[in-house]
Amino acid sequence: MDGPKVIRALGALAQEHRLAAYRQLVQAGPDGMAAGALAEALGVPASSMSFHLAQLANAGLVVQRRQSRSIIYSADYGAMNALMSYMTENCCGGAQCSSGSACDSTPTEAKDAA
Amino acid sequence: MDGPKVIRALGALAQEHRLAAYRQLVQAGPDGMAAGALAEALGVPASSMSFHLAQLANAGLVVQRRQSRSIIYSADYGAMNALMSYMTENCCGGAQCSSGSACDSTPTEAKDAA
DNA sequence: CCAATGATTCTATAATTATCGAAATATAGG
DNA sequence: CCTATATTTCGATAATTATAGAATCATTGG
Repeated sequence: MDGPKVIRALGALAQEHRLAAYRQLVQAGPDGMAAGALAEALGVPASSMSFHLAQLANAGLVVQRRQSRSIIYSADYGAMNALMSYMTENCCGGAQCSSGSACDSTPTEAKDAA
Repeated sequence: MDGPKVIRALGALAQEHRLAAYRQLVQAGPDGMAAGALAEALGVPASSMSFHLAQLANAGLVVQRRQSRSIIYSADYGAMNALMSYMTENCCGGAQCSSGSACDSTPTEAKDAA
């Protein structure tokens, strides 16, 4: 995952409704959720939800598929893992690392930058 | 780390100059770097750099200390780990997880939310 | 083909964020 | 005390992002 893409991903998540939407999608799992269901769950107008979902999709964090009239969104775990890898590799910069939680230093490059 | 704080941290990192500054600080380690040195390293005017550093500080990602005339910034690894923990815990939502890289599921709460 | 449903795109507007020169503030040294 | 250095704050402006109603597009069922 390269710089610009990381910035887009971080920016996509750095917004109340989008972070909430993403969390909702993670919770929903592979089945995903329809745009309308998300809008209702978050209490956001459909057009606004669409705007936010487009940003998440543009950042590659979610994928969409049409199912009849609905468009189903689901979280792309690969993209999130790539983002986490980038952060992990760049939050300790070769130096020591606080060991406990995140920052477990995956070698150098994520194998899959979606 | 709570929602609003996560959003501020993500937003702080979701910008070219700030991500670059943070990376630079991580690389610099505990010694940190002076504001002016960062500005020069990134090729950004001092006042702009100050603006960005203020955002990183507001998000708790960096700390500052005065050393004579200079103000030295350094990365706060605790905050980054808290952010990573939040993401880790919320990118797999109790469901299964792709195992390999990030997402190694630290129990439930980070002990230190700076 | 027509009406109904689900979603996006358009459009306008508001709000936030970024940029950067100039002025102000703090520290050090002579 | 005065000057130089390091940084921040101010102020004005540009650019980006968010909001939401209205219009449009796609799909389904009768």
